[in-house]
Amino acid sequence: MAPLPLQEPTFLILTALAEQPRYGYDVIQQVAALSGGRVTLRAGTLYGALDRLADQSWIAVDREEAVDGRLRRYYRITDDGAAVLSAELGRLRANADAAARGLRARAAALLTPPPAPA
Amino acid sequence: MAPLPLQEPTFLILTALAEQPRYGYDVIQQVAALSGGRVTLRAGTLYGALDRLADQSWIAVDREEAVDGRLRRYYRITDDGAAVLSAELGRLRANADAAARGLRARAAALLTPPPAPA
DNA sequence: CGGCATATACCGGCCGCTGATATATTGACG
DNA sequence: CGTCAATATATCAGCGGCCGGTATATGCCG
Repeated sequence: MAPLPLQEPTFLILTALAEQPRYGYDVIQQVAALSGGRVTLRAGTLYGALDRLADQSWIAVDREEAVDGRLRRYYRITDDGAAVLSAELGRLRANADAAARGLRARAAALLTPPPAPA
Repeated sequence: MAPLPLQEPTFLILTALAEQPRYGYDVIQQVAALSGGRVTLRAGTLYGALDRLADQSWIAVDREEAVDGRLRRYYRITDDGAAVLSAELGRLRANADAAARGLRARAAALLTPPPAPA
């Protein structure tokens, strides 16, 4: 049941739901907030992802509320979902560290070595 | 020129090339090393990505060597590529931090609050 | 001399994301 | 009181990157 690694939209949806149960439209706004406005979830992405994540039992419907005649379907993250998110978190940090090392090596190589730089 | 965010294979290819110029087959092995053996690049993924990255001028052909009758085509990362990788590094760290906050909030919520947990 | 590692290359298919469109209700503004 | 934006969920065609498989060629080892 493992299409890891997660892509960014899915990752941020899980992150938004980790903090607390939320309904779809709220997830969109929370993801925008989490990402400093960089990521604006499309409706198609969101509801497709919610269905998929629910099928995988990484999230589950928490409850449904009707507010002012509008339905709000709340989802919560499951233990499985939290475990996946935690694993993904480790993967992101490992990749970030690897890239940082690579870029540092490049910076060093540009300063010191060969014929031209001076 | 911006299909950001990068997916993991592309990200790790750029990372491998940031450290030093490498040829395709060497990239596969370096990516395996960088990821602790977790990521095994497929030939189709690698050469497709190299072509795509070269088209975007994020990498460039460095030189070609024939060793024992086998061609080795070396690629190096460009300044543009390094800038993209650096930006991606920041994105990964930001997302990792966001997920860590979310998971921490969940852990706290599971310990303290409502009816059942005790 | 058969098999494995090296080295590059191509292609069908899958799957998640994009962008668009649809529907329904409520609140704000003129 | 009419109109538009925001709220809230839903569906779908298309795209693009990755996977898995296959192909080709050479060198090394047993």
